[in-house]
Amino acid sequence: MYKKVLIAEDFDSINIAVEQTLKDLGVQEIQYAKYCDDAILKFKKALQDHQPFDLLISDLSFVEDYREVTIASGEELIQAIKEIQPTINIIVYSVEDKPYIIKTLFDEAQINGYVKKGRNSISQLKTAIETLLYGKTFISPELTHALQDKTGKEIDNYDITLLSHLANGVAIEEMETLFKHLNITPNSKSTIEKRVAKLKDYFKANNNIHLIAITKDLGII
Amino acid sequence: MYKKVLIAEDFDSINIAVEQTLKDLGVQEIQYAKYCDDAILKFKKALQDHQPFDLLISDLSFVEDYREVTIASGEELIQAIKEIQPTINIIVYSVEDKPYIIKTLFDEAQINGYVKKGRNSISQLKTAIETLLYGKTFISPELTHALQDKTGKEIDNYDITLLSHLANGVAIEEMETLFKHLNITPNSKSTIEKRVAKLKDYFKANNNIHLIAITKDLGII
DNA sequence: AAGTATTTTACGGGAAACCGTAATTGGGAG
DNA sequence: CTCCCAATTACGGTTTCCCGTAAAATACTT
Repeated sequence: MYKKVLIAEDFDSINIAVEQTLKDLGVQEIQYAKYCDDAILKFKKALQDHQPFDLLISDLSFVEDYREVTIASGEELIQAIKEIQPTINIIVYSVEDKPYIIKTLFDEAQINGYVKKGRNSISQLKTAIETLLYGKTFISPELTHALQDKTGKEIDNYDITLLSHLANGVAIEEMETLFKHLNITPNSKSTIEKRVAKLKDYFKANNNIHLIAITKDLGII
Repeated sequence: MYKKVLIAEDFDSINIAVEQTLKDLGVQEIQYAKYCDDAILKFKKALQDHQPFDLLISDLSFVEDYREVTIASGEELIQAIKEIQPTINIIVYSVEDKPYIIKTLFDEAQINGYVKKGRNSISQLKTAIETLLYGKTFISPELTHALQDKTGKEIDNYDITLLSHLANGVAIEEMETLFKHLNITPNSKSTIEKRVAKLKDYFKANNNIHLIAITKDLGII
């Protein structure tokens, strides 16, 4: 069993339950952080003391409050921790169910397990931890389809910037000027229009409004 | 202290933490339901047995799964329970922070307390329960401003239907036909355009796309 | 270096959105 | 019943979006 585990999770109620779960599994040392910044500090400290963590259980979204933070999301936290401790095992424990996001986590951030918060997530979390011990990866059964998602391959950063600006009220007319100003290419009105058309086609949207509604629901923007 | 409390909450991790909290407070009988349908059944049963619940702690959103449900949201559940047991005390425990939604809960559904899930929500939940015992209402400190929200008064159901259809890709052109078909009035293209213009003005949106992005973020649609 | 393919840009016509104004309706007040 | 006010509808002009075609630029091959 893992000896030293950090829980990165803002909600106190969930922290309580996860901590209890780890205790039940026989984890000796359990720490938790309600802010990503605290989590990275604890990781650094543990490395310095030559007593590194051997598992991170992290949420993805952390609500903002009065406190200024440098790391705001679980994605950033995972990346930062991987940099200082590349061999760390990571389980993401989140409500997020957008295929695009989950697939990216496995492909880019190289996480080892994904447990979706839900009606039976605590028992899933236990299974995930045991699966990781055998060197395998885990994903909540209801999300296995997420790994087959192809959105990530088809939609690139350009598309996402474009969609974001659209959602922020930038008209197509203004987009050309804006993109030139931001040094984003291609930036001609024509290409931008074509790209939007491609996205509408891809997401089967009737018009731009519909497109933004869909991509917002999918969590792409 | 309350004697018999029901927790309506789909996430097992949060259920565990809330149950523990209630135990700490000395609540004698604690039951929980992961589906709204189960919650209403338990309430009916308790009434029949002349041992009614005296407090409901409910979430707002319940994720869908394979099971068919008749009551899908916390809002509906609260309304249904109020009908069979109007004097029940209710605390909503949710991540929701949209002023529009919270204000409606206090004004329309007559809830007694609102605790926002967060970094210190368990201690807030304890305070909320104690506050209710003195016959007062409770709201998480970071949300007190929500009760001053005026969106609810300005935006009516007509606006919300209109916005929803827009988000679903219905063009203004088609909206007139659709509204006539659905017996929604007013339904002239002109009035619909005016209403959309009013909404854009109200939400300071540059265009319809922006409007949908904003209202989606606010949780109005 | 020339040829080919792909991407980007330019342009234009038709459709829809946008926005102001004016006509019409319908529900109280007197 | 008539007047008045507000809400709804009708209409027209301007702008923006939408979408196709064609030209230009860039990348890729041989």
